Amino acid sequence: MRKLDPVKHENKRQEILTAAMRCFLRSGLKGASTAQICSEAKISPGHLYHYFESKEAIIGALSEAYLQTAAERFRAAVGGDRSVINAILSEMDIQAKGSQPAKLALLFEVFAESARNPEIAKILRTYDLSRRGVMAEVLRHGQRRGEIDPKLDPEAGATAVIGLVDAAKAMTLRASRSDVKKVQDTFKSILTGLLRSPTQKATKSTPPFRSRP
Amino acid sequence: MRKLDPVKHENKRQEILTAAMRCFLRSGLKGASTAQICSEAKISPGHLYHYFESKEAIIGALSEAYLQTAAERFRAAVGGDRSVINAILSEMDIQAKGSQPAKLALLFEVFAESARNPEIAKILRTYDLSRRGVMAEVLRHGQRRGEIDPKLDPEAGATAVIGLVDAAKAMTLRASRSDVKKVQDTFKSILTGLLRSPTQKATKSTPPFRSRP
Amino acid sequence: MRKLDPVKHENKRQEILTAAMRCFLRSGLKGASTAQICSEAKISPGHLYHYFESKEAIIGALSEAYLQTAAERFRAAVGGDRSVINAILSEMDIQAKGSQPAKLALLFEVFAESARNPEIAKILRTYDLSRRGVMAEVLRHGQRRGEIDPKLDPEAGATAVIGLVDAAKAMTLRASRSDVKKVQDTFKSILTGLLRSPTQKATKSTPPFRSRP
Amino acid sequence: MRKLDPVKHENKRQEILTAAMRCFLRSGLKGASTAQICSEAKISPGHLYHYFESKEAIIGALSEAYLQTAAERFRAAVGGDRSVINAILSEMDIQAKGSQPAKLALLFEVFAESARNPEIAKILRTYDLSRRGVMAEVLRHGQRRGEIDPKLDPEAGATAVIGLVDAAKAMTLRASRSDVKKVQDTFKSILTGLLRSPTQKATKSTPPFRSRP
DNA sequence: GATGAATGAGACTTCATTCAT
DNA sequence: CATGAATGAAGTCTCATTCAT
Repeated sequence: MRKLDPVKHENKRQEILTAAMRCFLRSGLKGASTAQICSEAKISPGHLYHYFESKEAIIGALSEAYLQTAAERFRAAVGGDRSVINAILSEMDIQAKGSQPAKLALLFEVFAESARNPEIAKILRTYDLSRRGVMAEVLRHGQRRGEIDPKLDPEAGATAVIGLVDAAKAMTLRASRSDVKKVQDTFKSILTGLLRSPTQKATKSTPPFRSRP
Repeated sequence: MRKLDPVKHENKRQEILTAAMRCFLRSGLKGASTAQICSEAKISPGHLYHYFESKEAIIGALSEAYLQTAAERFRAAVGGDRSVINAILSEMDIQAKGSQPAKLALLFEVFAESARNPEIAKILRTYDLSRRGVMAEVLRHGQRRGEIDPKLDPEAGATAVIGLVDAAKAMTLRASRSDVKKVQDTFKSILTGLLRSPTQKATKSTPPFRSRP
Repeated sequence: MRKLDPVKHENKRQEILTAAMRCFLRSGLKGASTAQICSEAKISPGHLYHYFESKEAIIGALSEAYLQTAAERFRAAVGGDRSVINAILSEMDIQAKGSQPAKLALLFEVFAESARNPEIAKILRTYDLSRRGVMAEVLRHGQRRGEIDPKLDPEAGATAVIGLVDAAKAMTLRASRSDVKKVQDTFKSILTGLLRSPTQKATKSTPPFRSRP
Repeated sequence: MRKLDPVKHENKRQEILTAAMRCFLRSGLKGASTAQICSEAKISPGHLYHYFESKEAIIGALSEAYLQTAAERFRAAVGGDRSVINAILSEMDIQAKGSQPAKLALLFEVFAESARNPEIAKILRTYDLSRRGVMAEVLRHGQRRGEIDPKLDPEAGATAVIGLVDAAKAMTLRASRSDVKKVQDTFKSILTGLLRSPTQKATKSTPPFRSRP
């Protein structure tokens, strides 16, 4: 007789979150209204507040879910038996290619929000730390397997790699469609150059964007 | 008969813009209200519309002014007789250090806005093209002076450099204060490695974030 | 689960409409503010928009309701067993006598609005067509009963009759109170003369506004 | 040295009035702003108040001018040597054909305004009285010349004629373009029948909108 | 659980008018 | 005479949230 079906409750919560995501993608963080979200989720405006304390709470939950998913995906990607560098490069590909402008815009808005909303700031910080931790771990793993330059400091390297991945992603918003590919190749080359162990560096592939001799 | 004011008008316009900037920094793009802006600029609510057609127009003007200033500063920085690479590195420094979180957050919001507001999108695109053009020109100049690897394709190189500068800047928002310096050094090293001409590469400085031997 | 309210909702809607009508009569179409309407209807300023999309929508609904009522009343009036001509004449009476200046002024404003607002224009056009259709039908009915001149073209006759009714109504706004009765008699005579079948025309009543012999 | 050039002042006043008329026709009475009018008249917003006390005063002046012009035109039209009935019919033609929807809408708005603005009400009343006076005079003139039924009461007849003329004019706003001609013929026939002297009535033209035998 | 009516502050913007220059 | 900066009230509408049912 107590709370009816915690499973159903959680399911509805998820439905609302995905509905909210659609709204946010369409209209932006402030642009999407709770009314919009409710109608997208097919619930009444009052009922929203059974599941979330406020609009902010929805944004928080959504951010957290998104970032967790991203982290898990990355962990899975580098978990396989594949070369570590290739895993990182393919991660960059996925990030850059899967980035519809609307999604990126939303991400930017969340970043901006984090500068004014401590709740969001905390979520982002947590995610960033975990992301860097995972990346450092991955780099260490690669060093043990001889794929990554053993002289590289894993912590600082992780920061650099993540920065590059993010830069590649951000580029897609502003660069013309025709430039995107070139830009991505550029960053992949930089990454490879940064990470590759010296023995591999001997057999250098043609470096990026050199003029043809 | 006298048209007294083209200069006074422009001054007031600028005052309003800086007042608006303060508001936007404090409360965000959508968070700042026209009422706030007017009271900050010490004008009546209606009077704002003598100077700007809409709140959007203010954002547009502000974006344009900011981007123009940035472009001019950069052009000045590389215009001197200094080594081109140093100029670029110092540009990165300025971008990263001058970036208060509030300012960065605002920039993010503007990027996000550009995904939904064609007016803003156009301004950003124009700026981005000019920025890349200037950077490519700078790289060519460096190649003529033997400072930059002559095999580097200036256009693609410019894109890469700008991406790195932006990444360094963006990093400052999320990395803990203590990490920021390390991150910047990382990116500076990458940049240097990317651009330096082979003769200079012979006398290699300590590579970035290598574990100490 | 319960959908309690389709009827309550409609009631509130009607309350708001009558409140709005009072405001419009008092202050005119543009003169009445949504705030005024809300306070007259004893609802909060925002709540209005649960029931109507916009102020325009209120005007539209009000116009439509008014015109529908008028049409139904007229249909009822001529539906009885009374002489058709008498029914039309009494319709003219009702129109002219029931016309408070404020109501007429409002009607004029709606007409004016229709020249600039396609939504209103459509409503008026629909009403006008239906009105003319009904009147033509009535005339045909009268012709079958031998009350109306069989040579009269029902469509064109309807147009003329409606024009006369409207003219009688409009007159009340400008003519001095003492003139109104005279004007109405005038138009009634014209109408009678226009419609009466030849057999009835033989027994002519005193013609309108002839100087006494 | 006193007031500079009263003639120039009057000229500018007229220019402003015609500019205001353009604005009112375009946007309506409340829809047109003083700013719009000033820019159309090419004067500064403040300067408007050298010529008119308020926006209302402009509307008043415009109404008065318009009505005066109309009255004069009509007096001129019936002043010639032409048959009185023809003069009235042609007046009806002119009124109906020259009525662009925008002009009619404006007229309606002025009527509506008169119900709430005593200033305007007074102007309209004055005009209406003069109009009726002129028309009655015309009818008497026609009676002296044997063109108009001598039994017709000139005052009441004038009211009826004006009502018909106005009705014909108003019709043009709502009737479909194809109907307008028919409607006008209808009213002209009614008018003719109403006014024509018995001797002329003997030679009856085919009455209006009779079905063909 | 679920509805949707209700709130009221506040958003952006317009406008007739005044006033210093 | 003429300008246009300035006012401030008011306009329509939106929105996150609450509450009775």
